[in-house]
Amino acid sequence: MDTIDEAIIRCVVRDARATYAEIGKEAGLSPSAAKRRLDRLVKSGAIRGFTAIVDPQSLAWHTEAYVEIYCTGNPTPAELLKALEDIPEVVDACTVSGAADAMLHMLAADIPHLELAIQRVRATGPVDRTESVIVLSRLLSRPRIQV
Amino acid sequence: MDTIDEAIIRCVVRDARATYAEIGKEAGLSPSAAKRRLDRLVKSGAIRGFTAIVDPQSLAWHTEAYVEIYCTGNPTPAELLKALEDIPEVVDACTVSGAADAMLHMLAADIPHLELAIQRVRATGPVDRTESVIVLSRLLSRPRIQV
DNA sequence: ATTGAAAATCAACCCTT
DNA sequence: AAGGGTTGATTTTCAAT
Repeated sequence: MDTIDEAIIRCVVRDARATYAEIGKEAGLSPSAAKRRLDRLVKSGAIRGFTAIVDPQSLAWHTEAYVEIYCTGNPTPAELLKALEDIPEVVDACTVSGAADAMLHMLAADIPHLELAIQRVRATGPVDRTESVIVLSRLLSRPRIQV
Repeated sequence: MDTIDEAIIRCVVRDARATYAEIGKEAGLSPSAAKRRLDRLVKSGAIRGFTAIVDPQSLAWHTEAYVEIYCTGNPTPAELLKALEDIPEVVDACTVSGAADAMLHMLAADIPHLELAIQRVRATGPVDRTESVIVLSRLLSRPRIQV
């Protein structure tokens, strides 16, 4: 993780669909070298993936919930991730301390949609039961990826 | 915005670097038609952009917690906001249903820093007590534009 | 970093509704 | 008009060097 990697990350955070030529230009590398670096950053886990930023307004997803999930057995984080990554309503997921196994932040169009999405979560692999808290109003939200 | 657009969004949320052939396969379109649709979604603002998901561990502040706060009396959302906006460790805050008055998402450098920040939360205005859940590992995080 | 074959992009075009 | 398919020149990817 040096200044070149930082340049690559900055570029790809700004536009995940940038070509290797563009990334390389930003980092002072040839396209091939840029690809090797980026592949390495993904493989090492420094970059977890690439995603689209969807406008919640146009999807009209303004119902939020925090959902604690309790699992049967001892699922590994990898198993949990595999079960959750295909549910687009899950915008954040992490394993936590305490009684619950994981905490999810979910985003849905409305309460029926949220209920459906939570049912999908409950239906996946190791999930036993869930405990949800519905968001009534957002007080503040700070951007937290500064590159 | 129809079922085809939704399929495209689902695909590109999962992997922003997917090729048009992959996107089209998922949406039942030819690569060219997939490109036209995706370009339209970007142009219309439904998709704000594409970004890389950077591992929070590589960021300076990598200790996270979800904190439920319970208040004395009936504080208004505005009062809660006023009390919390000066604590930079609070990256998300919202009022919620259930026993708690609000749910905070907090980000700190380490456990001692987090403890200090939670103490500051507890010390502010209407806050009576807190109930914290420490994040052990992040499973996934989808960037989203907040409203 | 360069090379070159394979793949993807993208605009122009045509077809259907 | 609006939207999907097809074509082909250009650009990008990617493994070998």
